[in-house]
Amino acid sequence: MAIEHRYGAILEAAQDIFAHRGFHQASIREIARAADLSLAGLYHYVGGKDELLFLVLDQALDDLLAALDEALARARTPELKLLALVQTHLDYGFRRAAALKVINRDYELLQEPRRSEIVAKRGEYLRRGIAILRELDPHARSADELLSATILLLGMLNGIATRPFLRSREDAHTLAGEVGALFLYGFLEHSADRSAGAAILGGTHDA
Amino acid sequence: MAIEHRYGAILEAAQDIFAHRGFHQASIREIARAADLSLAGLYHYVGGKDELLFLVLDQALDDLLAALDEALARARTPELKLLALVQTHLDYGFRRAAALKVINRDYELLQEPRRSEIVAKRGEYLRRGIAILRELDPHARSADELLSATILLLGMLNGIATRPFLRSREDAHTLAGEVGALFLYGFLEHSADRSAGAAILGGTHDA
DNA sequence: TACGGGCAATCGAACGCTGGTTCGGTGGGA
DNA sequence: TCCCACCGAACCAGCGTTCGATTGCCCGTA
Repeated sequence: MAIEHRYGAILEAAQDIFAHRGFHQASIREIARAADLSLAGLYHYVGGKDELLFLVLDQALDDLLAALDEALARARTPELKLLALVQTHLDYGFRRAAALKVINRDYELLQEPRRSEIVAKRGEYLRRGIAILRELDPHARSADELLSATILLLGMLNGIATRPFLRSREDAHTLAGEVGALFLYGFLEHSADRSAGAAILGGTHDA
Repeated sequence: MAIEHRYGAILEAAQDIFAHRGFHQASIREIARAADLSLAGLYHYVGGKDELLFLVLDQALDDLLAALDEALARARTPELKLLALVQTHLDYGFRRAAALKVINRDYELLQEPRRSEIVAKRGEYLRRGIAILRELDPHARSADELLSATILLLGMLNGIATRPFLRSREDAHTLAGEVGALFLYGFLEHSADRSAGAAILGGTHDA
């Protein structure tokens, strides 16, 4: 119990300081101080800085995936699944802004083989998104197109979730509805009549 | 001429190394080596690491803004302006992936007052996006809503531009059409009948 | 119950290294 | 002669990491 409390405090401190300072500017000394431990005391619990980053990322991604799966289990239509993804992501971005920041910015800095492990976990999340869009897609799109659409969606979500834009959970909830609707319309319409896009945006090639 | 050549080489080297390693892991020694200069020689041209990052960011943002303004000047309808933004951004992301990475990830690490100056320049870019969406908006939306829609759009663009997804300029060009259409439909439809979003996504609150 | 050995938790202090930065030069063109 | 571009070498601070202790609690044994 006590040691798990310590462990949790360490991970929490590391997450915050990684998020605020960035991985390389964050110092182990500062993390130890924030976790109420001496420098050497911290090393009793974790093997090093790289492992610390891994632990933070691993737990953060597990939490995100768990939240998504829970929300997905309650959603019965493809549309509701999309909304569940959007809501979960935005809610997570509000509740755990620091974790999301580390997930999106610092995961690249891990050393192998830990890096691959985290990349795989991120891939799992992406795959959830692709599956939702595939279900939703009125005209069967290619895997490549579904992938890029998913990346678009996640880019949108990270864009707002990263900024200090979500002032309350209610904010996140309403915004999720708007984001979901915007993407949904674009995705469905674009699919239903792809040439219409070219029509509106006709004079593409400069005169 | 010779000194400007040196200066350009330094900025180019710094940009690449910042992009690949991240600001804090990039060493001045490595940048000097890449620019064919000794460590002390580099300091003859720039005042320090922070200033180097500032110079890279400042030039990269100037280039991006200039490219956008040029494309905007050729676009006559609001729809074409949107497409111009999308195309410019994606094209820039392909041509200057390193610069875009630094812009999106490392600008926060600048010290004041340089940070504020770069933030202002980024704000200028954002403002261009807001202006385009306002022109495009069939029903007048609030400033807040236009801002968040713009952030959504830019998030999408950075999402794809950051990944190794753009394999050629043609790729970027076609993808721009699809992204533009997707966003445009979502934005217009969502605006035209906002309650329809709630209709499709009706059973939001868990049963 | 008293004792003692061992182990987990924790620490102060140091080590080696790398980073950004500075200093005192040197050579060559005007 | 002077100045500008440029360099080698050093300085110092901060980093991640390790080492050798010290403490206090648990547990088997007498």
